[in-house]
Amino acid sequence: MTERIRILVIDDEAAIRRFLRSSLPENEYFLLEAETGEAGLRLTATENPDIVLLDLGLPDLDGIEVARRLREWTEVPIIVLSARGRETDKVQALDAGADDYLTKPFGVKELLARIRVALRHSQRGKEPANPVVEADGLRIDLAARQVFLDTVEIRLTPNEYKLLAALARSPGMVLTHKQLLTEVWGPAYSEEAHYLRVYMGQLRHKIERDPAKPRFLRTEPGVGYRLIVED
Amino acid sequence: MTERIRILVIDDEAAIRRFLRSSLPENEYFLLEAETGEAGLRLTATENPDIVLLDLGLPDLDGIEVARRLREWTEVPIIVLSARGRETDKVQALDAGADDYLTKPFGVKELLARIRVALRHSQRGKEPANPVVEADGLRIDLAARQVFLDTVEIRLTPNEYKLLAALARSPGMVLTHKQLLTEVWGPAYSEEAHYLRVYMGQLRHKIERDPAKPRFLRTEPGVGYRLIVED
DNA sequence: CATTGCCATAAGGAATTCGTAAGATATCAT
DNA sequence: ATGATATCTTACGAATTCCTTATGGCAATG
Repeated sequence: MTERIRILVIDDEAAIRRFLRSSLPENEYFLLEAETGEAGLRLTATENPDIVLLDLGLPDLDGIEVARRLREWTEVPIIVLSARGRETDKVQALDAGADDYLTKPFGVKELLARIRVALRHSQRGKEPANPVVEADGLRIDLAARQVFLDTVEIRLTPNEYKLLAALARSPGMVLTHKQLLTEVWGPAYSEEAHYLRVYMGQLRHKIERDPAKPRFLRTEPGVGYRLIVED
Repeated sequence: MTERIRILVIDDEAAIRRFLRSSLPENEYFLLEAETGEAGLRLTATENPDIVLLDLGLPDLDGIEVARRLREWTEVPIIVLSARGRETDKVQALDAGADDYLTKPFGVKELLARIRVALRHSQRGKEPANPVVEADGLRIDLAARQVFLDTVEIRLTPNEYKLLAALARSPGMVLTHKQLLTEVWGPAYSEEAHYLRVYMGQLRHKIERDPAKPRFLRTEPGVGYRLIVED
């Protein structure tokens, strides 16, 4: 069977979370839970869920603010679940980046249908991305999550792979320090530029023939890094 | 101003169509109207609207059927507007391919917000045509952050690149000293015209064939600089 | 012809950014 | 618990980039 859909619910009411846990078919969906906005932001970064269900009345941050902060770096579908039914609330949430808005109480069937819509949307446009980047003996298979140099497989740690994969998704393009850090470590680490130096060094030792004269992983001083695919 | 958004409304009630026509800001949206499902299908094909607003209670076809037939060949966003508020209606419509479902009566502000969401979705996925400025052997790829002269890559420092990119974003136009300084060094440095001379010199050494007789980077005495693209 | 203002170029030290190594801490399976 | 692996942290020399200063050219002006 195919991977289960991972849904993150950000809501402080235990009753709602329990309700969702029992309503969502367990063999199709896997539920992640956060009780606060901060926890929700963190979990989105670390767990990379397929959908976020967001309550507006959170104890720490306002739900609108959570949506806005998510949209600074991710396009994960956000469905707001709120007791507030006022039109201005809906408009604010949708304009802040939410993709849908359901007023409590809502029917489970409708929620599931709207989740399917959101998944359809995030599915779309994903196909054309080429899952294999190849150049000069280096092969990065993004679908299989494997890297080869001259037919021998290179073993990469999770962070090393995420870093290389981020570069490989936009071959030839410069990715800034901030973009890479956000992609690999999450937005909270977007200033820790030295992580990049350490991990770039490790990557170069593994995939470059002469790590001191990198062929693939080029430094763009003061800006970021790029993966070179052409000659 | 940018092209108006084209919205097709498929609804047999003249009252609704009139209501929409008067509610949608006329300078942003252009409204196309169909009274029947068949007419709606035909108009979608011929007019290629940006959004379809679909009523379920049509005289000829059922709205659900219209949504299904549209989805056979187009991904245009479909927002259902219906008096039917039953959950099964919503689920059917959404699963038939609709992207959103609003129960009449609805607020105009909410409809507009949901239209914006739909437009955001259809925007996404289209890769923004990457802006390249090219002239006489010089090529500036603003997306990849790369500069070539006769196919050989020119390496630029962050400030050099920012300066050249600022000029390349308005090819042929004069940018004043103040504009360039603000762009590269920030508004606090808008009087340091001297920086420009130094960096222009460096740029010319890197991208001009004869730095003493600049072909691309022209000085406009007393005013600023411009990037020449034409012959 | 001297002066003034704007521009171009060269050069060197200051400041920032990079690469690398190595040790400390955390995580995980055995 | 133990060892293996991965991540985080720190430190420092090297490399690069930035800023500043100095010098000279050219054109317009009086």
